[in-house]
Amino acid sequence: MHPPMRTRDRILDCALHCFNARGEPNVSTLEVATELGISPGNLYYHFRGKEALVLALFERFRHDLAPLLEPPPTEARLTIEDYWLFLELIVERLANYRFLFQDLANLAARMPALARGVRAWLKQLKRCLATLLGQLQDQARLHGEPPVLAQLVEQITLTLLFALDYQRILGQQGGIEQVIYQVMMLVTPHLSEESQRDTADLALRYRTG
Amino acid sequence: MHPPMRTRDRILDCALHCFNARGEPNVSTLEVATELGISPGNLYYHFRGKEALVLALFERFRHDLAPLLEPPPTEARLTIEDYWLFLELIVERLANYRFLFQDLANLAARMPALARGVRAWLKQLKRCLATLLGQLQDQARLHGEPPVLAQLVEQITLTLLFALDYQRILGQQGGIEQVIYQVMMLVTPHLSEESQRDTADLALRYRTG
DNA sequence: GTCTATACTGTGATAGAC
DNA sequence: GTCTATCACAGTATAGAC
Repeated sequence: MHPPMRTRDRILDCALHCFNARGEPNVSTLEVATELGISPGNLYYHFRGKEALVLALFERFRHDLAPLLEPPPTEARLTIEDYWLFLELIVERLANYRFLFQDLANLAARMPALARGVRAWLKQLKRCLATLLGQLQDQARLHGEPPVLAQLVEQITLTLLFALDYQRILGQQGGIEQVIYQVMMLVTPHLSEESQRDTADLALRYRTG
Repeated sequence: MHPPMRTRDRILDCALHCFNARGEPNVSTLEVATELGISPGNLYYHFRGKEALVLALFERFRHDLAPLLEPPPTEARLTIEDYWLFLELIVERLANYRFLFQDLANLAARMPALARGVRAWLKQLKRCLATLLGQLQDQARLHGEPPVLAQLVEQITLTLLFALDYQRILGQQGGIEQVIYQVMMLVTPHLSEESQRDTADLALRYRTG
């Protein structure tokens, strides 16, 4: 399908790898080019600047994640485990682009276009989370007043965005399992007793810290 | 006491202001110097490089916050409101140095000394939070298994570190009240019914979002 | 302690040949 | 599409006068 992988994509892959490993501000376009074995000028042919590169990676991130956030809420009754597996899929993709969230505020300050994109995406993510919680609530597996659940959505979002960053600062590198566990502990107090028990069993599997 | 305020301190104040406003990576030492009306060379006499400047600000931050984290746990029975006011004092000081937490991972990656300092400080903060929760638990105003409370400490710490950053990304600038409210909502599910009611009343005062 | 002037470096960006 | 060569610049750092 792609025997001579397009240079453009190779640049994106390499840049993503470098950014995730060492942080976007600590990686220059020149380093990406030499790491790939191409010339800086060549890189600039494909992306006219570092910002364009970051923006393209963000678009690819949104594209990778879109199918998880957009599908119409399923009608079938899912097990609690299904919900947690679904969350794991999301966190996995977030982790693939973790450099984006490592200094999001600074990136957004430099690039208004990115800031707008991130806000739009966050809105989408929160709507998705709210839908999932709403399903559980309809099935009496989750309880809480609307403002409490709205705040829960905010808290989960914050955790998804920054938990990996937090781990790195602590020098733990606990991985995505730790993030899932953290979100579980956020949701648990609001679950029905039966769902709490099911989740507690699963939590043992994820808990690393 | 300090009629001609020491240049060194003026540099620190100005740098802190600039960093908080526009983000540390987006502010050069030259900008700080010109903003102050001093020469770049003069700045380098006091701090030999940007890293030394950041490190000095971090030390000042720890010094400002130390009295809040170190005092021996009080014996007197405090009201729930006292605990929340205490938290507000902490968040206030965090907000004064918010640039530190805006790209902490990148700063720590560049400066191992800072990374060590941050980890030591985080350990101290967590111990303080654990002590406070322990007091409430001893008085039967808070319930939860040890691992659950340990995870709660982690979650509060994460929230304190990143909530302001999160607000900025959303373009809300909700201020520190919003952070207090978020932490309240984290703790509430584990409080006794009476403390829950007291906190709910206070929450109305803090809630902005 | 504070200043001016200057050198050095890494990086972003462009022009033009192949 | 890919390369080499080169420019322009910002930020860091130093030397030396006052």
